[in-house]
This record gives sequence, C-alpha cells and structure tokens, in this order.
Amino acid sequence: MPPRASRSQPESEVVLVSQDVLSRLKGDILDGAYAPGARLRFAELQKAYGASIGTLREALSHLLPEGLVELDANRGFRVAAISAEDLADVSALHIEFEQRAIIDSVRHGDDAWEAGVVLAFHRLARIERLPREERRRRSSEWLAAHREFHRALVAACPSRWLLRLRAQVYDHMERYRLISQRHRPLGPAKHAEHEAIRDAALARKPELARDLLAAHLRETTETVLRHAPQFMPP
Amino acid sequence: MPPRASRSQPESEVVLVSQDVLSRLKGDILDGAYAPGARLRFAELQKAYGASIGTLREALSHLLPEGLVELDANRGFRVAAISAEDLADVSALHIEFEQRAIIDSVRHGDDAWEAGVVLAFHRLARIERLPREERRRRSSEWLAAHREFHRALVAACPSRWLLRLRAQVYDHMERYRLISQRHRPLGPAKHAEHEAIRDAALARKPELARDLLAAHLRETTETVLRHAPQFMPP
DNA sequence: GATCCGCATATTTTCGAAGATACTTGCTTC
DNA sequence: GAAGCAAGTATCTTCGAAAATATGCGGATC
Repeated sequence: MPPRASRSQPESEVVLVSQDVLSRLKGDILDGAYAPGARLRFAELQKAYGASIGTLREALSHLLPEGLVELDANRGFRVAAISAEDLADVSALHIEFEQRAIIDSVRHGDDAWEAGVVLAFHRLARIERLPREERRRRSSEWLAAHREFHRALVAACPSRWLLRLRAQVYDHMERYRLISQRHRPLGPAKHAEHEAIRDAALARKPELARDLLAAHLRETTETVLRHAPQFMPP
Repeated sequence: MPPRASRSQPESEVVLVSQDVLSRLKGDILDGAYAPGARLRFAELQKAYGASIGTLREALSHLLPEGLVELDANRGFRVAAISAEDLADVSALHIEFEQRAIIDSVRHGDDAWEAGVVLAFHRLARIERLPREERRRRSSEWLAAHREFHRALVAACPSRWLLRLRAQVYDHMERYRLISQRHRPLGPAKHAEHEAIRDAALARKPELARDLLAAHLRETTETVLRHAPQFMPP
C-alpha cells in the first residue's frame, strides 16, 4: 500500500479524471488533432477520452477562458478558429513576454534556477540528438521537453502574472506551430539556437539571452506565417 | 461571510444556467462576498445559486484558469488568495495594458467607437450624479457602468489579444478595489478624471488620454495599497 | 420550384444519486 | 497524557439518465 499523502507535501500527481481529460484534450487541440472551428460533440469525446459528459464539460469549461475552445449556447463547443491576424497578434505578444521574462529571470535566477535550465536543456538535447524518424515517433516527448526548456529559462522571473500570461500565449503559439507542421515537412532542429540561449542565460547575460531568444521565436513565427496559405482558411 | 442574494439581471442573451451561475459567482468573488482563500463548498453554493453540483463545477472550472479560484485535488475549490505582492504585480501589468490599448484605440477608433465612448460615459455619469446613499445601494450598476466605460475606451484597439489580457487583469484589479472598499469609507467619485479621459479620447489625443488614464489607475492602486494592512493577511 | 410547417432524430444542458476521498471523533495502547 | 488506530461523518468527484433545445426530413401549400 502506498504511503498516504501528507498535507504538507503538495500532491503533484494527477489523480482527478477531469484533470487528466483536460490535459489530453488540450494536447490534442494544440496538436491539431481537431481542426480549428470543428465542433466537439460529446458522443465523440466520450469515446475518445472515456469520461462522462459532465467531466468533459468541466474540461471544456476550463479551456474556454484560455481561448482554445468556444461555446455557442445550446449548440455546444467547438475548437477556436485560427487566422493569420490572430497569429501575428499572439506571436507579437508572445515574443515580447518571453523577452521581458527572460531578462528578469536571468537577473534574479538562483542556483536552483540554473540547475533547472541545465536539466531541461539536457533532456531536450537528448531527444534532439535522436534520428529524425525516432524524433517524429516520440514527438510528444520532444514537445514536453521543449516546452519545459522554455519554461525553465523564464522560471526565475519574479512577476507571476507575466509568467502566467506568457504561458497562455505560449499555448496558442504552439498550436499554430503544430498545425503548420502537419502541412509541411519537418523543419531543421534548432538545437544550436537552444544551446546559445542556454549559454547566454547561464553566463548571466540578460540582454544577449533576450536577443537570442527573440530571434529564435521570430524565426519560428516567420516559418509558420510563410506556410500559412497551406493550412489557413481563406 | 454569506454570499449576496442573487442579482441576476434580465440579460436575455444568457440562456444557459451555467453561464448565469458563472457571472453571478464571479461577481460575488470580485465583490469580496467570499473571503480570499475561503473554501467554496458545494452545499453552500447550491443554496446560494440554486444550481446542481455539476453546473457549479462547470462555472468553477471556468474561473480556474482566470486565477480567481484554485483547486486542491479531492479537497475542492477555494477563492484565490490575495497579497500585496500580487496586487503590485497585477496592477503594473494592468496599467501598462490599458495604456497601450487606449493609444491604439484612439488612433484606430471610428464613429461607432466614439459613440460607444460617449454612451458609456453618459451612463456612468448618470449614476455618479446620484446622491452617495443611492449610489451605494445601486453599486452593482455603477460597477457595470464603470467597467463598460473603461472597456469602451479601449474597444477600438486592433489587438484582440491585448484586449483579452487587459480584461483578465482588470477583473483582478477590480477584486482588490472592491475588497479594499469593504474595509474603508467609500472614496470620492472620480467623475472629473473620467470626463477628462473621455475628452482626450474623443479629441483624438492618444498620448494625453494615455497619461490621464495611467494617472487615474495609478491613484486607484495607491489608494488600495495604502489601505492594504486593513484587509490583507500578514 | 420554392417556402413553410410539423414530426422524428440528434445533440446539448441540467440534475440527482452513487462512488471516492478527506476529515472528525472516540477509543485503545504505551 | 500523548500517539496511534478505526469507525462514522462530511465533502468532493464522477456517472447515467431525464429535460430542453436544435437539426434534418417529408409533405403540403402557393
């Protein structure tokens, strides 16, 4: 029998069905498994996630204020639409938030922050070293590692609100990136860029880290925008 | 503290029980009807809002990513905590977003935007002219009019994302303002400030409107912070 | 042929109750 | 008397079904 959870030790393990459904559903939406604008019918969702309608509504209600799903009264939920305007809008704010957050993070980061950056980069690098075919097969692992690396970089930023808003727009940028990738060959790995950002951060060069990070993100956005006609509705 | 009695307005747009519960519950949280950190028990909520547990969970799940409630697995929901640090954090971002949004809004606003500003100011002014006692009695009306005035000012900002994030932080600032007001006498009306902002906006002076708005918001934050010891836990 | 109506079907929305988990109380043991 | 255990209670979590609403179809009318 496992040891009982103590009140002083926060339980980080996902034990709630609704939380599990939420993370899987969110992952599938970001992944483009559901087309933007597509209706999310409960019959379909029940089969896909094995949860009751009430639990599914709970997860969808969570995604509503995040802007990933929309709700028509009595007509149900649908995946949020995408557009070139929205992409330009959200990416501009994303790049700005990342820049501000990494400046403050590099300035305030302590030993634990450094260790987090080193570890996150290591895990990302280990996956990026794999051959392309294996990377593609374990893409969700790469995605989580990439997300965690970028989170670790800014984790020491003292503004919890800036970090919270950064996380929100990060989700949407990731969705655009993943939807775009479904319609074009996998781009080259950006291993060198990640490494340079890590080095600048650990060397405590906030402005350099900021500029490298901004360039990294701008290039991603531009790649996505360049292929927009292939995945974007008129 | 017991929740306030139902204050649902004849909004014919809201047809879903869950949406109605959401707006009332959110209003009560912003209003300080529930103390920060207080547990939100379903038995209590069912009596207050007359909805089933499932519907209540839906509303609470919506408030979760907005940061107004928090969730401990298997221990339920509670109202988000407050702190002087969080207030300083959120207010700095709020003031910044408002400034950026009103600059762009004044620059891009068309006739419909002007009409919206005029109308919203008129409705706010009509309530602010009332004697203090009546204002207090109809405080929810003033609150809605005040919110709508500030929304109308920035409504023509072309960045939907900036407006979305502004709305999020506005909610939290309003909560701090209202919680603070419960522990001190009602401050003087800021009618003249609102009028000056309106005039600057309609005169198409973006920088002036921005500066007046920023000063208006900064003073509010400072008033709240000054009274923080009266309503803030150590 | 186009439009409107009404019935049958599909889907969403809401609720009440059963299943899990946490908390409290009283008892036992050392 | 304090610590540990156990049954009972309170509370949260999840589900299945009923009520409400929307959609699709066939036929009648002009």
